[in-house]
Amino acid sequence: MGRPDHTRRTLLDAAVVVLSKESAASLSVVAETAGVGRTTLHRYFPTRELLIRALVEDALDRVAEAIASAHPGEGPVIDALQRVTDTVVPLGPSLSFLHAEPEIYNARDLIRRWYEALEPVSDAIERGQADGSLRDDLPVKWVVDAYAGAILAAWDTADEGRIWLQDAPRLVMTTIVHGIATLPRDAS
Amino acid sequence: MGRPDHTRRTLLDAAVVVLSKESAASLSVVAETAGVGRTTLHRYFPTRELLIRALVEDALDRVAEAIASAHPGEGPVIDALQRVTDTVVPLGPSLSFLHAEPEIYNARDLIRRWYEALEPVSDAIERGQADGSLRDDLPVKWVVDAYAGAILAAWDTADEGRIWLQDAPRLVMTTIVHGIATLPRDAS
DNA sequence: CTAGAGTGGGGCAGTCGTGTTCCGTTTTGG
DNA sequence: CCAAAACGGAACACGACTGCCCCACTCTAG
Repeated sequence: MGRPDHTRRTLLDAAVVVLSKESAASLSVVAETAGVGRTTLHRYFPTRELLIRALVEDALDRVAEAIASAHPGEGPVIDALQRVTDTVVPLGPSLSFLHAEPEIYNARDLIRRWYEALEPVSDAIERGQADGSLRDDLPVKWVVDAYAGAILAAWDTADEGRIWLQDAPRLVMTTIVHGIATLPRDAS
Repeated sequence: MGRPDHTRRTLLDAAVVVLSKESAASLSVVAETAGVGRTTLHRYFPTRELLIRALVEDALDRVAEAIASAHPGEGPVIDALQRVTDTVVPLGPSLSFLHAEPEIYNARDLIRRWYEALEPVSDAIERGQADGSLRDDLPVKWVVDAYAGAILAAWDTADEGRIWLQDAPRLVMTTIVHGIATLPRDAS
């Protein structure tokens, strides 16, 4: 088992599982869940804070990479969003801790990185508003957050068994793009 | 200052403020923020868990009452949702901890009460799908969660200063009802 | 096969939060 | 004005978690 990166990955994965459902869980539990000694955990992540940071950064990297691989800057905006949704949603409910983990809010740089990761999405939405495919009476920042919120909601809802994760991409896109009403109507 | 309910309210309010930005904050901090001795805090909430419970139940009560006061069962569904949004959103970002607080997920009854509070909204959506004002190709459970997620997103976004809370109701309704696209389009 | 990296367990000191008790002080309400 | 309620400060024991250290064990690469 002398595989450094393998052990590191195992630890991060275990940490996600444990901390997402009990953010105050002890490091002993994390190590135990990873099937690793607490000593080893400390070897990779000297302090709890460093573990959390590594965890969040890893998650952010995954999201950023997924978004990038969907090429949100190419083609019709709505198609682009569809691709982003299809690649990001399967990353799974385990990432919902990104939103819940309290330590994050105390680290400005992590919030910044979160929005940096969403930057390509923001650009796409801006492009959509410019070319007329998206309504331009909504602030871009709001649209980005609402979109991210919809994916988050999908993760949580799927996590509680109220929908199937495989249906989530369609539900998210239909809801966020067209809304829940049947016909255009004044909602002022 | 010998006003039991006043002190209790002060403590709950302080707890919301403190715990929403640092869910692991010590009770000393909560008491201090409330301008109250830690002894007094323990007099009202013997254990930390009881404080959290009281906190969540109080928040749930507020939401449930706000929803009820909007009479979601009356009139056109979309108008009803508009009223619910207008009354719930102003409750403020402080309630977003309802979603983040990890202790909640370990208490099944609190999750149940959360969905009980949303029951009237669920009924309204079901009614809307039946009378043709809402599209019926989305599961009611998903629509409820997506709607709640939009409000949550609005709270968070407003909390970070990306939008004004006063604009939130309109943004939420426009987005969730009509979507972000300009024209109906196939998003399969 | 051997050297060395990787691992695991045990233990230990230090810190922090909690829950409780006791008692003096302040405020309220009759 | 006085009794009762409420409050606050201090101190205490207890437990949990953390970070660290040492040493023996085990795989693996060369």
